[in-house]
Amino acid sequence: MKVRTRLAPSPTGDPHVGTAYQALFGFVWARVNGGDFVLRIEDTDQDRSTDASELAILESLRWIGITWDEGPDVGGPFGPYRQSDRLSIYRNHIDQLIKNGHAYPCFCSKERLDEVRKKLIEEKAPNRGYDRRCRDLSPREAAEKIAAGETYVVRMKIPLEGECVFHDLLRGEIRKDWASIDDQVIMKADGFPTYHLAVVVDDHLMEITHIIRGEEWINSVPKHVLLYEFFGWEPPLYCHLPLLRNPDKSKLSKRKNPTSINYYRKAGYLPEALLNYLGMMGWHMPDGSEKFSVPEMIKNFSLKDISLGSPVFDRAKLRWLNSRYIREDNSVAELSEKLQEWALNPEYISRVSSVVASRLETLSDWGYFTAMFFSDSVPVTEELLEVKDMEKSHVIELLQVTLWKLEELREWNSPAISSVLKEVSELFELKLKDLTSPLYGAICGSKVAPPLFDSMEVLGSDLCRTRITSAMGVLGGLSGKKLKKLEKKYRA
RNA sequence: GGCCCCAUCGUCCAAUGGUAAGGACACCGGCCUUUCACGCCGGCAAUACGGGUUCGAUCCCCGUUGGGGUCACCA
Repeated sequence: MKVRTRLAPSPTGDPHVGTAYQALFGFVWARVNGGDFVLRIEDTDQDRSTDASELAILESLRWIGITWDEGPDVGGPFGPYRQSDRLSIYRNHIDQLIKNGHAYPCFCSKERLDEVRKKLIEEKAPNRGYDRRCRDLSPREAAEKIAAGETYVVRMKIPLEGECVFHDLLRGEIRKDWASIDDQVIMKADGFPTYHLAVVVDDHLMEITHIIRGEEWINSVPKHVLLYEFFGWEPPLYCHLPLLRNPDKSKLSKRKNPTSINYYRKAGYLPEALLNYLGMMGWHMPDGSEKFSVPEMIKNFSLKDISLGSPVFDRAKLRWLNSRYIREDNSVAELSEKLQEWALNPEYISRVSSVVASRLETLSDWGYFTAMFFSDSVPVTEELLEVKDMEKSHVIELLQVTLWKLEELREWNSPAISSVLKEVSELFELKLKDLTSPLYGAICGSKVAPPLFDSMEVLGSDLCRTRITSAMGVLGGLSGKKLKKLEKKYRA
């Protein structure tokens, strides 16, 4: 059987380095076996999925050098490759499960479910999920409710006892009691399938042989193998990769580490270096060499050689590796070409110029005024972040709320940024100036700078957000507790 | 909290049932050099703990501890 692997990102945010990590290993494994690598968009969450995010993910994967044999943009024999274009397929499979008694409609309201959950947590019940109230509704009762127009979801019937045994290529046998799993929703009230149903149906229909993805999915494997069983299908091989981590060992997150592929691009990393770096997370060349290309990786790679300790994403080492690529693989001419691709091109120079033009007394002033547009970080000090009559801790909160509001922005441009900052300053009952002042420090590393909103637009969201995050770090950061409190207060 | 996964220098990655536990990043010295960087030389630094199995365990088993993940009409 032909080896087929897939990457199944959900278009709900910035392209994540963890996605690239899984893509690399999936891609390489397909190539090792002369197989195919498939890209499938998992956009079953109508509220959070956006076209912009899908586009950004495809674009950043292309930038880093991952290619796919089949996908929403290139098509292929197993399409469509976007789950929202496959709804009728899921619907048919869900109907089949209901007909065979493996799934049932559930009419419980969200409010009831919340209550049930709350009660179960209070009781310290081992299973905190759904109490299966609708599981034993007679088909006729259910049909009547549906005919009456009641909204419902569809849940799968998890066995009430026994255990699920499955295999992971890296970890061997894994067991989990069925009693610890509740009746998972497989179709939402909006008629869309949930991830669990869609992933199983698609992986089967697309003839995926190896599921290579993050460790965070291990606990949902039982639901998936049960669905395979319900359908009478052979499950694929599971390979759960270790999770990339922050320096404090928690799962890699944007709050503690830049996670957007686009950040690394804008910060001046070379795609081959980033990809190489991801390749050495959990894997190594037989001779121990640390600098290697994807083709070299393909020549030597086996899934079985992956080590399981979750690696910390170490920016210092990535930087070092990147520096080797710059000086070992590039002539001055090539380097100069890359610099032009990166930022020294007419488009970017002209955008930057538009922001500083009125400030130039000589053309040579340009270099002085624009350094912040060609840097990763800027030199930030506590003094630069000071706001008159405001405590340091309050400034951090101000920056954090600003960051959240900026993250929600769909369009990154000066007017939008401006209105966000106005909104935040009103929220805190401050003059706009009291908010822009620390932001000048955070974004520009100086009190003397071109106009903030325009500068932020030109600089781009990835760099801006990272700079705000690191400015909060300069002020000492926010404890988890305070963060939660703040989140409750200001985050919609 | 229940369940699941994991455990070698601060970090990444090696090693064998018998090693002085090796390399890389970071850090600290030194050399090179008009400076810095690169390069070179050297240094610091790890088998979490407790039981077994064994002539011998970092390696195999069990427990403890620690870390992480997961418990949604999110993926």
